[in-house]
Amino acid sequence: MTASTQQRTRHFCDTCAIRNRAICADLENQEIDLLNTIGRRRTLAPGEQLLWEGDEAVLVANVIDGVLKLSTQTSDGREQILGLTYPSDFLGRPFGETTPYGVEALTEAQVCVFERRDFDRFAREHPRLEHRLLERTLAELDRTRRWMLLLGRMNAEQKLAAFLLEMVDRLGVNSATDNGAALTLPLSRQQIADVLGLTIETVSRQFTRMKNEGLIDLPSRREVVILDRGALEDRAA
Amino acid sequence: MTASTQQRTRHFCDTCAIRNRAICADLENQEIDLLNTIGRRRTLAPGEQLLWEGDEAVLVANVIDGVLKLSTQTSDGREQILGLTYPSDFLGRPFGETTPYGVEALTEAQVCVFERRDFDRFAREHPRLEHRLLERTLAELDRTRRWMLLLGRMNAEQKLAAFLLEMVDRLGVNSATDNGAALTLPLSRQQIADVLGLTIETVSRQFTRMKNEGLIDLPSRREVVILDRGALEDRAA
DNA sequence: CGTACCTTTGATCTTAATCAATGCCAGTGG
DNA sequence: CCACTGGCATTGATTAAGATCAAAGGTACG
Repeated sequence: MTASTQQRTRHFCDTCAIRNRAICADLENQEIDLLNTIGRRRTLAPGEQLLWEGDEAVLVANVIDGVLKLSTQTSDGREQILGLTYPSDFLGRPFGETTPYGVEALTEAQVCVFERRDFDRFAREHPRLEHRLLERTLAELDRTRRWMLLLGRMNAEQKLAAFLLEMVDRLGVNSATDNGAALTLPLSRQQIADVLGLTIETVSRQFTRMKNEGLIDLPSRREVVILDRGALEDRAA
Repeated sequence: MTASTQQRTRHFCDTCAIRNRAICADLENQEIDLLNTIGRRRTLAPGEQLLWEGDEAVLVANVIDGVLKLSTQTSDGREQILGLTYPSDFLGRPFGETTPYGVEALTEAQVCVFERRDFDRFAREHPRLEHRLLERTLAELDRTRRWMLLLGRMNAEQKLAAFLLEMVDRLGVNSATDNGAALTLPLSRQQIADVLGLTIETVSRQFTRMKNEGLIDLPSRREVVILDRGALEDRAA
């Protein structure tokens, strides 16, 4: 909304926090200018939905700031979160007819959105961009497959430990990879359960157990302090 | 091995069964000739391994014939199958340092292999190929995410029903999408368990139950006849 | 034939789901 | 300022699904 006035500003991307990490990183200034003309910024409030599962795939986007979830539902309405996206990640289904999952902002988020058709055309004309997108998609596929191991073969404790470690890494918490790192979870207990394929009660019990065992501290519902990363890594097996 | 003599045959790809479906489909004859010089065919026996998890990523391949499994292991040695590949699928990790999963032939299989570095270079110089690879990778990511829902939220019956339906579709069984379709499973009970995140006993019990309920018939260990596809679809929910 | 492996079947146990309260805040309005 | 409300989260009791342990059947192959 605030972005609409800037839509054609020449140096729109110059101030972009993810300019050098997103799929647009390798583009020449001239190409960036062109990309500017088809993209626009959009701010999302927590809980706001960007894409709906099964809809025609009209939009794709780069995540500039915030965390969003990709999710799908079972026929009886339970949810499975398929992935989380963080700044510099790419979102949506280029070269596809329908959106394969819903996308919802978990925190306040800023995205750089494109009409899918515009983006598809631009990508086909700019192999450097398409290459970056390919690299990203391959990496995402690897990550997703590793997550399958978690869902298929790990117990509740291993799942939660792995989740917390992934959170620490992805949210880039300070505390120099060491103990004492404090993170603010962008997810509710229910959403964590939906990521891990568990119920909310099981997640809650595991949190309490880890706290009692001194692995973590829970100053508030949304905050976690990592007290013993090594032990957590052992639990994640 | 038998292929080595043909390595530089000009029309190597012309007789390729997947020439029009694999990532090489859009290439010009001239480009195909070039691709020929860096690729070679290889035949794999059932159980033979092509890539090892964690190894340096040296090879990528197109599947020409047969079924292969991609798998990873937990620290305590249990296996999780991450996916199955069928003719025209692409295999391996281009643009990556290490192979993220093991690859093993389930049936006798024929693949068209490339040194990863050769392939990477060729791909970067041929955007059409890279585009096909991107489309394939995006589709594979969608499929993998759908599988996550299965692993995270479905019970044993739903998992096996979905597995059988996927098998019918992917193996392209005759019987015109209808009942009576007979398929030969390329997987043992244990391997099916490893795909679905179950134990062999649970898989066996579900097979027996479906047979008793008249959904399927089991003429032999590796054969399944779909007697009531509709009911199976209901179970897969 | 006999052996070895895979599969099936049965009995029991464990884990996480389900069912059911209760507790804890944050925000609202009296 | 405090009591009320409603939405999460925690905790407890019970149940159910699938894992595990154990044994016996089949089938394939030498």
